[in-house]
Amino acid sequence: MCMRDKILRTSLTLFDQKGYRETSIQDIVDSLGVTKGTFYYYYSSKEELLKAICLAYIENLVQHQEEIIYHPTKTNTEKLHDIIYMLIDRIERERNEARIFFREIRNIKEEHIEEIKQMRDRFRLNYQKILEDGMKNGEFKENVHPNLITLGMLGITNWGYYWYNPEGEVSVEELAKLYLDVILNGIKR
Amino acid sequence: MCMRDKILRTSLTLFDQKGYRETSIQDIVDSLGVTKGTFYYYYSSKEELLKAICLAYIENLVQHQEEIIYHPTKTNTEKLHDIIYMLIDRIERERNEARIFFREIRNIKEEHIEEIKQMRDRFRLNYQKILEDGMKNGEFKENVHPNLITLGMLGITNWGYYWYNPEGEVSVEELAKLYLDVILNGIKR
Amino acid sequence: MCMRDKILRTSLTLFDQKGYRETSIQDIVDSLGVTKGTFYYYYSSKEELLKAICLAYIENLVQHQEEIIYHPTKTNTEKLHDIIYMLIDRIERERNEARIFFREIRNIKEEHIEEIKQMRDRFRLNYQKILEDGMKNGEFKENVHPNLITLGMLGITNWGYYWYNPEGEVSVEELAKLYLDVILNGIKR
Amino acid sequence: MCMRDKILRTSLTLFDQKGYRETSIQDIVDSLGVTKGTFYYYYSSKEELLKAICLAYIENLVQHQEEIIYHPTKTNTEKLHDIIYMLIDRIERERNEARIFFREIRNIKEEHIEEIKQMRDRFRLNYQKILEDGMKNGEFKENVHPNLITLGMLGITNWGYYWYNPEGEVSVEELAKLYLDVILNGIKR
DNA sequence: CATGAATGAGGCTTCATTCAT
DNA sequence: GATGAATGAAGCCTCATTCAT
Repeated sequence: MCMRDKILRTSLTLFDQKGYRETSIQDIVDSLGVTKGTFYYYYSSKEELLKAICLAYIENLVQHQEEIIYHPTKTNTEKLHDIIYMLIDRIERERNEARIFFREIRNIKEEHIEEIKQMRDRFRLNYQKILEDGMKNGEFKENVHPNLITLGMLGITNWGYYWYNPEGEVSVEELAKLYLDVILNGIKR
Repeated sequence: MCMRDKILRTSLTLFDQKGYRETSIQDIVDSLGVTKGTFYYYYSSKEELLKAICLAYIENLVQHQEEIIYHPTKTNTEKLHDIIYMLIDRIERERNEARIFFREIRNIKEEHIEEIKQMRDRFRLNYQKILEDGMKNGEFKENVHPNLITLGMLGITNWGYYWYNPEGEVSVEELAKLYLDVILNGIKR
Repeated sequence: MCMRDKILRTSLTLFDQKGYRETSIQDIVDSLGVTKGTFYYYYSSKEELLKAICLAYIENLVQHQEEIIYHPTKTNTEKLHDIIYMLIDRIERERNEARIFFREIRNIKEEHIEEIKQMRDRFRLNYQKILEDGMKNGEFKENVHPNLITLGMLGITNWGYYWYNPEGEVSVEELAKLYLDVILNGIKR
Repeated sequence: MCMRDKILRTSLTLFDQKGYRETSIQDIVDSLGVTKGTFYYYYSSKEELLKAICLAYIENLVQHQEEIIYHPTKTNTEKLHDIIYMLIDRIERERNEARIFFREIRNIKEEHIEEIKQMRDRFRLNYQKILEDGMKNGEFKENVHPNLITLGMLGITNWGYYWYNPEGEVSVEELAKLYLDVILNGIKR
């Protein structure tokens, strides 16, 4: 693996564990056994590194999402399941990235964040479109606020990044099923 | 209002807008037109101030929650509605506190956080108890994972702190109703 | 003397001897036996200190100049002598400031230099006005380029900051007389 | 043109515009589309480059000057004119070099500057000799301080490097004539 | 000849905190 | 109660230089 990637990988752990602000460049390079100069050879600033992390995360996420939503034959209910599954499943592999994304994105200055925001919106609107399509074709109940439902559903899975432990008792499969069931059928008897 | 409270109020805005780490003691005292010495007369450290904010937030939340759950006659469904309503309603008044609580709590050192964690857990278990009670008495479907459902439901409302704008088109009342409806009945037609 | 002034005085010597860029904040505070924090308590940046030096120099210079030019009865020839004398005389007391002014002014960013540039221009135009007045009233030969003559004359004295040693053989008085004589009468036999 | 010269040419512009200290090796090699290794193949250090610039400037200047002063038939007045003309004329072609020479020479360490200082003195003494010869043969007034007059006259032209714009209204020819006239005849009516 | 990765020292600046008054 | 001068550790970043290839 090249140094630029090594720096990014190491930062993933450090930024998630200690926080972006609380992690110094010195911490990063010490973890790698190199010197500060090396860091700045590959990244022009700490912020650029953060941006690289966030952008990689969200681009990858959207890519996976779009593979799901552009599936030719699946129903919207199935697509919804697949996305929820994907999101939970990725907690295992991308927990660091995701948490950094949610928590540290505010440290990226306005002038550098446009690209990331666009991707984030695209992800949300893709999600919302599944709901809207499902409402139109009768899979889901009609509702005047698909956007609010989308945000609520995102809340369910995003929150998982803060507490879900894939090594615990509940498997990804189970959790995804559980949440899909609640979302589809509710909790009322 | 006394100086200790003034400091806390001002910090609420600053910590939320700029972040805890990004806000200096100087920023805080400048906003109040006092000097640093004053700050340290009322708080022994910046961290103590953060702790005071987080603790006040979570204690207040639990107090409101317990007023709801100890209501003598309401059904669990009604209590659930009331809590969801309360949580969304408080976005309006306690947005700063809430976001600071979620985002900055990690800046409190292990040795000072016990009290806060206990409150947070108490809030979650109170919530969970409503679900369990409702399952027992037949209001809600039986489910082996009331804790996971609780966490999912918390995700819905907690996420709202990041996007919900109480001055926007959708009222607190509407949003609480919408989310309660989804949670109770699901989105499936 | 207050710390802010002490810092400025010390910097005068260091900036002139070693250069602005070559002098570190550490050098300055070490010379004073204080710490870097102290420096930043009094100056918001190294550049602000440089600006303070340059501004004090040029304001003081203009003030002295205007005392000369607004004299009610002196001829323009006399005023010219007085200014040349003043400029050379000040090499003794203000050599550091003057050299810093000439050499380091370029380190002040555009957005902070306006005030200084205005003063510098005022000094030059005041100087030029003596020539113009003297041309009008017959003291000096008419010439279409009083501005170029002004700049040439300024060159003579300003250059002195780089080589003139007031402790040397030639006194301020002598040098001023010599230059005034050359300027008035030329070197031609 | 060879790489060593290309590096020197590029540095001329950069050092003058941004300053020696403010120009990094990276700036230089970026301007040329080469890499740092290349730079260090041709120059052992940044300082060596600066020295090369300064030495080339002053050697060239002395050479031109000596062509003038060793002219077999011209009067000292004519030689003085020629030198002033040359100095102003060179502002057009050698402005960068000249300003770097004046401003940045201090960045050359003591142990490397001897050669340059000798040249600079030779230039000054050559200049002074014209005055002295002219005094002896009656072209110029006798004066006990030909060295001070020399330095004053150098001030006039050297200062021009900071303000004279050859593209402006006044031509090299005009300016040289003007200054020679002031120097020879003075400004007094 | 030329590359480019890596170094390491040093620079400017920030800031929580202390303390004498 | 409150001030404000001073501290000192730490942070981000720059850069001339080296060296294996």
